Amino acid sequence: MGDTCEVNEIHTDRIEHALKCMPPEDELYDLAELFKVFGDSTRIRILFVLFGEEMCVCDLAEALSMTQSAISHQLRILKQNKLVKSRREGKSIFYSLADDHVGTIIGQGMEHITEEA
Amino acid sequence: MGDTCEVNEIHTDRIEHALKCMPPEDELYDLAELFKVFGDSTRIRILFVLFGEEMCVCDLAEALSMTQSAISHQLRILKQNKLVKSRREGKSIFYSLADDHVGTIIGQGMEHITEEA
DNA sequence: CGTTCATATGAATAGTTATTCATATGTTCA
DNA sequence: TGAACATATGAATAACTATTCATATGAACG
Repeated sequence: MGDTCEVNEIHTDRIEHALKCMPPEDELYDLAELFKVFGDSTRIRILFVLFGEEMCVCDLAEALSMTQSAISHQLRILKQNKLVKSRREGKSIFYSLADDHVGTIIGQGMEHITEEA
Repeated sequence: MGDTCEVNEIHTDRIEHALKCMPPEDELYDLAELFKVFGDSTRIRILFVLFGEEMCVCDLAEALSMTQSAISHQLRILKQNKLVKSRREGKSIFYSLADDHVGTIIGQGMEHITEEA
């Protein structure tokens, strides 16, 4: 069919097996969406700061030398994906990491990039 | 100083502490780049297929119902980031996962998205 | 209450990226 | 060597996204 290679039985079996073990389409999509959130250096930096302690928006902005608006937009994305949670205290809103997966995922990523031989 | 909040000593300490514990700028950038690679459903699907067994480009294309060219472009990105490796056998080139981090990272991601209460 | 301050948000823009199409590379086999 | 095949790649386009600017929301406190 067109320009796909005309191969033998073995390959067909492989394809079928692979597809059988594959999660449903919407899970794969959600998974990619999740990693997309980690795939931005501003958000990574926010997560690293929050890794140490909770912090309010304007402090995050100052720590990362960025606009309050930019930080706020990114925090919204992080929150939608349940990577951070927020808590109000007076006029400020403090953000912190939502659970342990954040640390684990970032940790594995760090391992990967630092062990390049 | 513009519209940053004029806060007290405590916050300044937090900012300094956070910045002290932060990896250098280029590592953060590389880390975001790595996650960006996972942040595309086509590449995620490729990785899932390869999780089971090595496979050549045209089989991947057929398995995922995509163009050989599209798959090839994505494989290049995966290879540049050392997530897959390739092996030539005759006219075909077989791709497989490069190391265990791929599985661990994807596994943690799956845990995160499936445990949403 | 109304002002002030911290945060959120909508629209616009600039930069990035996945896919397609056409074509190049490089291997095999007659 | 040359034809056939698998894969790679360059340019172009369309879709997406991070930041900025302006402004809205909403709590605190006089």
